[in-house]
Amino acid sequence: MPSGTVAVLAYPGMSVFETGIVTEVFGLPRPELDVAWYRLTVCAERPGPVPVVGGAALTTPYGLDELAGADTVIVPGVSDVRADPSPALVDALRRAHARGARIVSICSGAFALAGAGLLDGRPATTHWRYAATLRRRYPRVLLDPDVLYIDDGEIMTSAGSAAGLDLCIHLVRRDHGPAIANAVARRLVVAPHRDGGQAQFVEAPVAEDPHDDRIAASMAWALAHLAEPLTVAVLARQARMSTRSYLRHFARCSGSTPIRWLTGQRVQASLALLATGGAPVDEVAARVGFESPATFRYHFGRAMHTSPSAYRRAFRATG
DNA sequence: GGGTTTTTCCGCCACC
DNA sequence: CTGGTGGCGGAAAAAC
Repeated sequence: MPSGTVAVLAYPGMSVFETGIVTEVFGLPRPELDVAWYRLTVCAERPGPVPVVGGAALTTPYGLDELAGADTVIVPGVSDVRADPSPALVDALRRAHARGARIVSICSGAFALAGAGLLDGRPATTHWRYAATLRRRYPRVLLDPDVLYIDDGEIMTSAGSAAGLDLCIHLVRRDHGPAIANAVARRLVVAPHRDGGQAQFVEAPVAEDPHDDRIAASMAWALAHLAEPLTVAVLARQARMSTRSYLRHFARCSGSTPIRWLTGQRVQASLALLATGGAPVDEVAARVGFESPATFRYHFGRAMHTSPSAYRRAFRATG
């Protein structure tokens, strides 16, 4: 089975979390698995001590030549998404790609790949916070900010830091099959595969405008009465306004509309019930205020890019 | 899944 | 004149 060498890049000023994901999946010995495991090296543009978040330093003897020579090259989040990758890094990434290596990015690492021109005309993703910036700086990238990761063959990109873990396990699955990937996932105590996109992790716009406490109060009241049938007219009465004024105030202080916001809150509330409770999906729908299960499934699907039952399965899965 | 009915939401405007 | 209010009509969206 192919394993080969994995090289992960270390930047000055980075957080060790993403590098930690990579070392956890590819760097730890797996004597319990009967396969030849990967050989991991941490590389830096300048070998030696690399300062990291927290005042510590990570010291490596490996430089970009090692990176360019690996079978799989992993680029974690860059520290500044407005800066261009250095010419030396661009060169190393292009050399690795030209040699046929797999190039993988986590979070804002996609900016380094894009800066090297490796993502031109390709589907790719990054952390949702950086989607607009990436689109602006590299318009030729076919960006999809709604997925956890994208496998485009020899180039793969992943969303926010933890989605890098999903992608690393996906790499193991490609190299060694689902049984081995599930074993690694079980060791790490994570789901072997998560359905759905990163939309599920984008904070809901709960904006409370202190200048309009009537709206804020009505929102709080709505959350406390989520299971009941709520209409704009009812909400407006809570806020002691006409529906017309309520819509206007609501839009100004939340940037959304009452029903859009309410539906989002109901979906949010359903997540906990699906993940930890045992109630059937139809009952969850009713408990969070959807008058029909079909409506619940429709809105859940739009918000989460997966179905309620698949979401629940992903939480229960053990591999 | 498509069609019908109901509700939401927003521009317009007269009115404090 | 500025700034908020709220009824009306109809396109758009949601519910059924």
